[in-house]
Amino acid sequence: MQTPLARKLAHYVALDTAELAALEMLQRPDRVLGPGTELGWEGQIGQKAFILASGWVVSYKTLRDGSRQIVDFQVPGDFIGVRNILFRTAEHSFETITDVALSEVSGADLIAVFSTAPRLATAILWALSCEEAMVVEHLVDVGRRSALVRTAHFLLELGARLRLVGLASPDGYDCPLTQYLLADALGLSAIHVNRVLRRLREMGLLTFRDGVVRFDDLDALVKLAEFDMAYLMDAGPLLQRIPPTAAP
Amino acid sequence: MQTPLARKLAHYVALDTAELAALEMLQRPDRVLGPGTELGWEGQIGQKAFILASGWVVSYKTLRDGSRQIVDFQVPGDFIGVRNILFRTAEHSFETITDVALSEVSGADLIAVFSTAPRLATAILWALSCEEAMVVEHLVDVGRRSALVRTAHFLLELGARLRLVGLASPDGYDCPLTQYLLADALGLSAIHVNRVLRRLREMGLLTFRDGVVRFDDLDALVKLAEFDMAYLMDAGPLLQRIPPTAAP
DNA sequence: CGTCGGGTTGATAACTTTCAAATTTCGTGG
DNA sequence: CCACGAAATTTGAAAGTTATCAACCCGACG
Repeated sequence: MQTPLARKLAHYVALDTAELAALEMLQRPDRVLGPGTELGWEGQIGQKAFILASGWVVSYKTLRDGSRQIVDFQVPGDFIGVRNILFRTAEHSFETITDVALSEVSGADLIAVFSTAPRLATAILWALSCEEAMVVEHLVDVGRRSALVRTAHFLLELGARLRLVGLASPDGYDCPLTQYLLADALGLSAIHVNRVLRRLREMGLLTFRDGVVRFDDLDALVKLAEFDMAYLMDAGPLLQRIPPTAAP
Repeated sequence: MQTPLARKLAHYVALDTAELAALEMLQRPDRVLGPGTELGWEGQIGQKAFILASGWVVSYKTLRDGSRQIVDFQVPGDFIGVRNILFRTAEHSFETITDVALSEVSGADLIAVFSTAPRLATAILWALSCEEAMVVEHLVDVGRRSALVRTAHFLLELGARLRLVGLASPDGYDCPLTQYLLADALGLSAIHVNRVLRRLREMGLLTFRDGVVRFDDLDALVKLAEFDMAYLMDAGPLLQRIPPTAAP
């Protein structure tokens, strides 16, 4: 039985037994949390990093007026707060959405992986890099796409991420997000999200109900959203370009 | 005479002579380009990275319908495309806005710095990390702030970045951006940007004219934009937390 | 001159939010 | 099993924000 992270990395590089073992070591879930738990907050120093084994987490920034912008959702196989253990940047806050299981990862753990399994380390960096590329795509979503296209694009992207870890099919996926969460991610009001979802449903494109996203017409949806998952699915050629010596 | 990058890094850590020399080596401007030059484009592999010595560069993504979202502006002292030499992520495009001078940096150069001047390397990583944190702040801007606050916040942020490299004062700075560029960065129409700028001017907060941003009432502006430059100015305590051995 | 890129303004249309309220869902305790 | 309350969803109407369209102005430049 593969873990989500192993499954994701397998898309980028074929790991050998030793690497798989090292990976296994990193992600023994050692913590289980209920929904609505804070994992850290802006400005905190020396936080821990985590690998999410199951469940969903949201990372966001809160504004003074109480509104918030969701930067990203983390799904199984994603890292949480890796940046925080390396640098003190004003990071966002993290909060669990569902029940989650995660494993804590220290800086020492990461460094150990870098020295013992450089190929694995590179694959991890690549996955991290993808997660950051998604923030850019998210910015494009919010800045330049209509509410309808934006919502479609976002839900497609989530689907693509979940497929990487085996939690979605071309037909759809389980999605524990409320319309409020979706609204804060998309920069819309929850009420408008509701209308947009209704429109997508009436257009026969997708149905989001009872915690399930179902793609009713995937092709039309991809076309509407001009969705291109290349930046997620590309086989990372990095391993040919960064020899192991680059990460001693 | 300090280079912009040296000036910026000096905010984070006091570099010794050897480190300064290594830094100097990295940024011999070896290329001068006129405005409107493309530096790379989405999906390209194995691109070069650059350090910007003078002038402004824009990084953006283009949508099918021709509209675009500007992800960030690069100002002197910033890196361009570092991610690209390490990973093949679907990156954005880069284009010069003004005349620019830049130095090409290869992966080998970077790796060399990491082995010979780890403290410098860490400072560089920290600066890079800040640049990425700014994308997140940008997302918050576009997603959850009104056009007025968003514009004010963005121009303040640019000012803060420029002050780090000695190109701005508390009074204002030279800014070669057109209202169209600003619009594509802020997710607004150029026409609306014009109106917003007029309003900011009429409110006595800031004047953006003839390529100059002047802060007419910095305190009020900071308050309006709920601007917090902590994530830019914080003395990075990272050097105490990441011993040189972490970057061999 | 005449054109072109940038800036400015007004009028109108479109999109999105806000406010208010009804409806449904769901966990919990009676 | 049902009742209850909190949370989530849904809908309508009105208000507000921003985009679009259509001009016009201005300075740089050939």
